[in-house]
Amino acid sequence: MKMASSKPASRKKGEAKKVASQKTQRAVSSDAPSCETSLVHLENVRQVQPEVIETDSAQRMAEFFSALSDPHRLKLLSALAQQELCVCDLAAAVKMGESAVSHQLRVLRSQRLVKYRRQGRNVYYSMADDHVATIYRVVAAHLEEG
Amino acid sequence: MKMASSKPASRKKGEAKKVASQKTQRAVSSDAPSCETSLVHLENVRQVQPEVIETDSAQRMAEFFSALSDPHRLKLLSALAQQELCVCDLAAAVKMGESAVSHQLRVLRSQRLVKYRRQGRNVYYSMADDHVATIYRVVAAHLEEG
DNA sequence: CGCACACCTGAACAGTCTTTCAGATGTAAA
DNA sequence: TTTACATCTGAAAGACTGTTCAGGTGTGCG
Repeated sequence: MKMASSKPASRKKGEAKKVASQKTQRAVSSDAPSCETSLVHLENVRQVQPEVIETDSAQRMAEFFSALSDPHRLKLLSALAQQELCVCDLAAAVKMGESAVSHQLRVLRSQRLVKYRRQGRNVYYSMADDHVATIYRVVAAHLEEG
Repeated sequence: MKMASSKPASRKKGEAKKVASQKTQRAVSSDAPSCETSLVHLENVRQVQPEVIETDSAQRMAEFFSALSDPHRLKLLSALAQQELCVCDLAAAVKMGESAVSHQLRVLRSQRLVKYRRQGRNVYYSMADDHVATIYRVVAAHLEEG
């Protein structure tokens, strides 16, 4: 085989994973060959394209799932599902460094998965709402039926 | 100054994001200082620790969410939620290269989010089950109430 | 058979994520 | 105020992700 070494490509990303920007959600108006030569099923493409979720929505949703896509963060959440805990208790419970926990909690906070309150020198975190619990159940069910 | 100075840690990753391996889920038996000096709330830690999800489960679930953590894959899924489509139609519908689509479909397949069948030269993909739809709804609801 | 086409796969690059280290901020107690 | 402590934040290193390019596999047609 050979190497690729050609185009720059230069993708762009943001909070989690940004898509191109414009033009990604343009309708298939004039152009729209399925594959360069055979225009496989143009009708299908035309039908489905307007139903494809908006780039913005896709982006926001991807960021949300991204927050759940790390085992450590899931452990943190499962701990918080039980009870309110401060950072250093959390660190001990999931066996991570406190700094790492702090960074990860920021990610969870950014998606409003956890809330927190300060009491004295400690900051107590807890689960923000029960959407997470619901999602957890559905996903667990999905993974069960291997 | 000073800081946490826990341990080397040496993380390991795989399919999506692997956690250490063993030792991450060990109970807080003999050791277990919350923070080196003050053992903040040892009781809480002891209480919560057994409820923290297993490393394996966390890992599998993280991989699942990982598959949903990309805007392009979410777009592909939203297209497939409408109807069965072949790879090159999908590529046209979401405006991606066919190779990229193929790579992404593999990710979705690995989490059994889509299924496929071959017909002649084409391969038709469709949504595997409706857990995805459920999850989508819950997440959408969560994002709505910003 | 041999070509064309749809799709898949591997390697490489560039961008992103997660951890750690070091230091900064905020709060409480001496 | 000064000191100690809990937590946060920024930078850097290393691993991972997603795209593209080039080529490989499988299927149908001439």
